[in-house]
Amino acid sequence: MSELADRSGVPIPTIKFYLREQLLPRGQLSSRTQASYDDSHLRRLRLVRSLVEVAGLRLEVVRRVLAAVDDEAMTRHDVLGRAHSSLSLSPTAPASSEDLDQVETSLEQWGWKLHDQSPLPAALAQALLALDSLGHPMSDEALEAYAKAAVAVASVDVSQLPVDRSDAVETAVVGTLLREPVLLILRRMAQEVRSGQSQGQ
Amino acid sequence: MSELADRSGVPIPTIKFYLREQLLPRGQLSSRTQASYDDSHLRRLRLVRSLVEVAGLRLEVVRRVLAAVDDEAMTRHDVLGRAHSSLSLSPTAPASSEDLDQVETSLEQWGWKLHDQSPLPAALAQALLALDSLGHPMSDEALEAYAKAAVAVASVDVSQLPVDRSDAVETAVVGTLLREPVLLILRRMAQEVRSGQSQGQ
DNA sequence: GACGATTGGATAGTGTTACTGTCTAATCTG
DNA sequence: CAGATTAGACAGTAACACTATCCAATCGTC
Repeated sequence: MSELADRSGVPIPTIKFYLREQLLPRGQLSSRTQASYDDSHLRRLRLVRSLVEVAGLRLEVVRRVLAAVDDEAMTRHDVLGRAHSSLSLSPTAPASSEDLDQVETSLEQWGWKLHDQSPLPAALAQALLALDSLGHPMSDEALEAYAKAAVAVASVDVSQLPVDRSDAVETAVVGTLLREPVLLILRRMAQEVRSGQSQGQ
Repeated sequence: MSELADRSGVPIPTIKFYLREQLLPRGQLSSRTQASYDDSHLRRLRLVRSLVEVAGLRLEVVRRVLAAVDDEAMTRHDVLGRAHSSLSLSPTAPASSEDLDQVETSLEQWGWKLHDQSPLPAALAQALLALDSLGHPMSDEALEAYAKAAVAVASVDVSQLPVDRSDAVETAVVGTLLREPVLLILRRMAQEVRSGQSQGQ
């Protein structure tokens, strides 16, 4: 255990806490006061820390995402969908059906077909509603430009998935969540660059 | 005050709390127990709620962002930079200079020139480092694809800024922060769509 | 002009999240 | 066999974002 702590840089009490919270599987008990942890534990521990620190997920969300990753019965595609479902902690405020309709119209227009129970359309409706209510609505053109950019990055993400199921699943989850900050930071950088170009008070 | 609470849907104790925390300017005192709040207060209150609920910012970060918005001495471009600086709460772990160098090489390649004290390169280095250390590094090609997509959305963002300074400042901040969820959700949607297309276990 | 409700302001308390510390008995190490 | 380490249970803490209570000073109304 102290080896696991040393190699991961995570303090022992925290590791114990993660074991309690089922974020980390227990090690193989070799006696009542001795368990052995292998590389898979180290790997999982690092994954948990990254999801928390880099992707900013709550532990409860991390637990659900990992459960999807660990579920051998799921295909790559299923895992992606369920990981996405796991990501909304609050039951996603029931956006008015009006906004939701508008979102669904756009999706149809773009030819995007999502899983029926996907929480994403409602989440999108909610995000757009917040913009509307602050007086900064997103035009259809702006939304479409965003959608095109989203397709571009998603193509890269999906095209690089490994063939093996469990590898693919982890890559998909890690890729989806830990590349989010990358995209956001690049966007902010690009804004600064563009804003500098169109300078003038 | 109760009118403000009614119109915004925010409970009175919370409004008082925001006043204490300097997230909301005090109203015009007409007597010792009466202050009047106008539309700017309502607007600001809604902005705070959106930044907290939609963009997921902490109150301390919201306070700093608003301070940048309110600082009349700053140009549109300055505000964007300072808002970005305000966003990192932790002092951004000092990414190894090696990773940082690599990031800066890419930026140069793309012709991106950022403000000297921008926290963004270090943040990017950190995000990439997390991916590396989990065994899922981002290739230069993938990063460039992300950068292109980022430019595309940033162009839309910047091109729509109003001319008036204070309008532009608010639009920039709101647009930067509250459109982030939109972009991320669209990306997840696009992943599901693409992943479904390349289905096959 | 009496009176219940409301206000601004200050202070204290609550619930949640993510740890961190302490304790115990068993076991391992030298 | 002495001292350190461990698994496991349980209690304590720090930060965050509210929420509740209290007070004296109005305000609105009858």
